[in-house]
Amino acid sequence: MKRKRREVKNGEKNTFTISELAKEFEISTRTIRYYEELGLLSPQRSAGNQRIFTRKDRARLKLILRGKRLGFSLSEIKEMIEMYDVAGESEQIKLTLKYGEKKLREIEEKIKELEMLKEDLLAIKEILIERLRELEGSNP
Amino acid sequence: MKRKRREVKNGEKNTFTISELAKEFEISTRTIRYYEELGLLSPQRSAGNQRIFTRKDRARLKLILRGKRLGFSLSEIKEMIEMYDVAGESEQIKLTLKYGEKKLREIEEKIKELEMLKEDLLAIKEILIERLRELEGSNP
DNA sequence: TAAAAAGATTACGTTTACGTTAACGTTATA
DNA sequence: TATAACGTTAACGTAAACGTAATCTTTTTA
Repeated sequence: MKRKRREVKNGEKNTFTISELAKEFEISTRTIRYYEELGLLSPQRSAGNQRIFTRKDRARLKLILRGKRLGFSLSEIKEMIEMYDVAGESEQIKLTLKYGEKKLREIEEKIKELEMLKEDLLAIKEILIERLRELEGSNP
Repeated sequence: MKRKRREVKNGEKNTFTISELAKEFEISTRTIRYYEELGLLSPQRSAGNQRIFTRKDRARLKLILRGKRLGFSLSEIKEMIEMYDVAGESEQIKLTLKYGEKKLREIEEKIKELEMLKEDLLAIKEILIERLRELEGSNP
C-alpha cells in the first residue's frame, strides 16, 4: 500500500515535493529549481536538505507559469510577485503602487491586443469557410 | 530640401525601406532581416537588391510584433500568418480551420488569464493603499 | 536493511531571438 | 561626382530559459 509521504490534514495536502509539483504543472524539476535560483520561489528545506513546498509556494508557481504564458519575462514576473511582500516605508509602497499601475495598464493593453488578434483570426476563419463551401459545393 | 525616396500617392506612403520600418516600430533592422530569414516576411527587392516593403508587409510586421508581445513564439506566429495564404485543396483548408479554432481557444484562455492576473494586481493595490493610509495617518 | 527511486548540486549544452562587427555594394545629396 | 548615409550578406557573440549528464545524498520500499 502506498503511504502518504507527509502530513495530510482532512484530505487537504499541505506540502509538496518538487516532483509532485513538476508533475502537476507539467514542467521539469529543473525548471522549478531554476525559478528558485532566480529568487522566484523560496521553499523550505527538510532535515535532509530536500525542498518542501507549501500551498503558498504552489500558488506562486502557478502565478509564475501564468505570467509566462502571458508573455512576461521571469524578471518581470519576479517584480510582480515581489509586490506581495512589500513592507516598510511609505516611499517604497508608493513606488510599488506606481509599478502596479503600470503593469495594470500593460495588462489592459494586452487584453485589447488579444481581442484584435481574435478578430483577425475570426475573419480568416470566415474566409476559409467560404472558400471551403465553394470547393465542396462544386465537388460533392 | 529632403526629397521623398519613393513614389507617394496623394499623401499615402506605399513602400518603405527597412530602416523606416525599424524606426516606426522601434526595432532593429537586424530583427526585420531575421524575420525574413524565418520566412515571416518576404519583401520584394529593388534593382540594387535592397528590400522594398509594401503596406501589406508592414501590416504583417505589425502582426508579428503583436504576437510577440502576447507571448507567442516566432514559429507560432509564422503558423498563424500562414493561415492568410492557405489555398488549394479542401483538406488543407480544413486542417487550417482546425488550427485556427485551436488558436482561438488559446486566445480566449489568455484573455481569461489576463483578467485573473488583473484581479490579483487590483487586490494587491487595495492592500497597499490601505497600508499606506495607516502609515500616512500615523505619520502626517 | 539493501536496492531502487527521488532529490541535490554542479557544470556544461541547447534553443530562441536577436546583437555586433566586418567587409563590401547602393543611394542620396552637397 | 564624391562622399556620407544606408543597405547587403556572413559570421560570430549573447542573454534568457531551460535541458542533460554526472556524481553524490536522502528517502522509499521490497
